[in-house]
Amino acid sequence: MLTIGTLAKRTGTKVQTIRYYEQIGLMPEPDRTEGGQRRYGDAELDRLAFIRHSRQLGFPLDAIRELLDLTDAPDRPCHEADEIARRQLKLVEQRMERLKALRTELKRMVKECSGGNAAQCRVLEVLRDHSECLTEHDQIGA
Amino acid sequence: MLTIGTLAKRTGTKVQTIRYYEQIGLMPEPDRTEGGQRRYGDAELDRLAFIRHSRQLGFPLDAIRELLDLTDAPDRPCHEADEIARRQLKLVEQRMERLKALRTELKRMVKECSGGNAAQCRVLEVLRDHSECLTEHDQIGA
DNA sequence: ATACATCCTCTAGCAACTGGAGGTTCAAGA
DNA sequence: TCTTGAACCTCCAGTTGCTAGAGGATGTAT
Repeated sequence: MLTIGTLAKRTGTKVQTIRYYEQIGLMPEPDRTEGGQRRYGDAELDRLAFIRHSRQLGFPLDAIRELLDLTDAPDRPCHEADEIARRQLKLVEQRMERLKALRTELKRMVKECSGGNAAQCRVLEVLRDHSECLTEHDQIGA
Repeated sequence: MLTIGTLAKRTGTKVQTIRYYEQIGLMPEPDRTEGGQRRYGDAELDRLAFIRHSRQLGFPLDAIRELLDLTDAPDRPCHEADEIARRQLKLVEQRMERLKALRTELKRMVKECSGGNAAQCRVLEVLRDHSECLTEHDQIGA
């Protein structure tokens, strides 16, 4: 049986995060010692590893919840998982597009800065005036 | 003089967001009508446009605060603004690298899915077992 | 004079954690 | 067996950058 600290180390998670996952129902309530401390088995280790890996791939917790439901029901058709992964892929691709535009703009700003003082700073000027931008970058969220 | 709603429309900001910026000291406290409604002038319009444009380029509010300080003090040397922009550029480039790795992994997952049921789903399998991943993707934050 | 869009303040919520206070439990060494 | 001290417990608040809603006041046009 693993303590929460050991589980944390093994999965590269913070202890508080594990408790948080329990609180929101993503991790089950584990066994406890007489004194009330959590003790975990291998099933929980696997589950947490799955969650963390999915998080590393950028899946939101809601999506991970759905994926976990699927692993718990091996008979259900796979296309749901496929769907979720495709959705995530699309999101990643959108974000990349957006970041590409930002990078272009930022590079240009930095390159044009000739090191005077704030009054004639190109960086500040570009920020002041959107029309100086060559690319579109209209969303704000990440 | 502009109402908050007009200011919002002109800058593509929500009304609440403007009030929020005021609350955190990013926007100044504007004049008020006798009845207590906010009225804005052109300086505030410019300032908000600056903020919004910076947000579109991904600058966090803290960085924007520094940039605004610089525009308010035109004598200060420009390299601070340059620094901030370079920092932001670096961040964007890091994120792009990370997303590239994620995209690779997700593409592979989706491609290998042959459409059976959950038990033999490649998507779920890859998520279960990190060692199936070819690329590094070890940070979690966006 | 009245309608009604817009404004006001205040509070709470989102995602996904993270940190700390203040107190208990567990395991190892003397 | 006792004692130390690391690791555990619960609960609450904070992070970032907004967004939504309740419940009520104001401003403007007819």
